[in-house]
Amino acid sequence: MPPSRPTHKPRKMPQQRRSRRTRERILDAAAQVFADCGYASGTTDRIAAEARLSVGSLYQYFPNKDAILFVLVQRHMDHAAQVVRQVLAEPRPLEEWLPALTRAVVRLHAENPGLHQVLFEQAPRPPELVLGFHEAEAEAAAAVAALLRADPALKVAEPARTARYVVAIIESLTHRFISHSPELDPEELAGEICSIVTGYLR
Amino acid sequence: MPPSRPTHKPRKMPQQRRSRRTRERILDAAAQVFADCGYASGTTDRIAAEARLSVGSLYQYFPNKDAILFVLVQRHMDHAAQVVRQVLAEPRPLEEWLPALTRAVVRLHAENPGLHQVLFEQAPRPPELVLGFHEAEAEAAAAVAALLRADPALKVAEPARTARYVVAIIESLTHRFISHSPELDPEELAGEICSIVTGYLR
DNA sequence: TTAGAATATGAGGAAAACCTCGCCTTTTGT
DNA sequence: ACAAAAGGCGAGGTTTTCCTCATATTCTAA
Repeated sequence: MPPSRPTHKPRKMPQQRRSRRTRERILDAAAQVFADCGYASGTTDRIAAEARLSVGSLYQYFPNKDAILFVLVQRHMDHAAQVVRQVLAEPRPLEEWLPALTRAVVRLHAENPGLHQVLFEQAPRPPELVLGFHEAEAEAAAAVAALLRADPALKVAEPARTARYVVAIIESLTHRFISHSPELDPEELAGEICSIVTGYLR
Repeated sequence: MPPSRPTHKPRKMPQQRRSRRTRERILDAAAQVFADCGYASGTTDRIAAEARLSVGSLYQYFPNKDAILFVLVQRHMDHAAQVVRQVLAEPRPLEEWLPALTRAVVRLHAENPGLHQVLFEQAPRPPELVLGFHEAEAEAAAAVAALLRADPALKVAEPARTARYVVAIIESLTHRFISHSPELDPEELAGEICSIVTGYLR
């Protein structure tokens, strides 16, 4: 009587090698399609076509369209967090870590501007992701604050607060120029951001 | 024989006072609905309901959904351009025009953060609007460049380039904090942006 | 080799959004 | 007061997108 809820397959993790690749193909295709068409027009049919798959297969691995995007965002954030963590790991003077950090962030975004715009502007932002984003940012800010405190050449009154702004400057200027002025040379952008932050810290 | 193309009414400008108000009601309702639901979920039906109108009436004044948003964006840009123009009109020392400019921009955005996010992130951006946006920005940058040149206390090597970054800093930091950290006090934000720019210009 | 599990297929159902069109109501000008 | 123009209405046609499910193919392991 209660046929319970088949609703939809629980979308197991793939078990054979074939399907692990299929999952990757879907994610790659989605990244491509979202970058080209934006989120709203990046339909699941289009993604499946780009991945040379049928829609049905796509839904074996993702319960819905948002889930695909969710994984893409998570991936990017994990990657970025890892890169930033590495750059800020050990104590170094400002002249070293600031350019390194800025260049890393700019490069991270310059790789695929179209996708980034979709990922962080057009996409629906479930609270879970917003949380993750804030955490990642807080972690970066904490690392920067530590570097500010460790550098005897700097006399920053409120390292925690200042660090938050440093992170915000790098992140938001990068985002803005990559999105709105893709013709700009990434290296020049990174250089200019460095002077801005340096000026701010003196 | 040729019923030609009624396609749809040419959407004349309203002629009676009643309909001028109707048009306004639609725009106000759209602003509200877009701010609440985002662009994709801000359906024309919802907008009409919010405006206490039927969808049919809505389509008397706007040929489609995008057109409504287009007008909202134009309005905001016109308003912003006017405010900025006024702030930067006559030559003043940095300590005067920079806080004035920053506060004006921050306030402009703090008024209705939700709507702004939709207007400038989620919405489709027809090239026409992007053009307008770049022009407005170029105008602001030119005005700032003039002020940088006029101030004898400043020795900016490349006023034109620097001015573009000044505008970018103000715009993008404002955007970022208003969108991602609505709890932040707008005045504090304005103050911090001023120190950043000031540091950059020394 | 072969049974059964895993994976892939794609036509089409369901839901949602856009927009139209014929008709009714209000306003205007004479 | 009345005809004509302007404005308003809203059920429903059309299109688009998401997602399912019955069936087919491929793989694994005994």
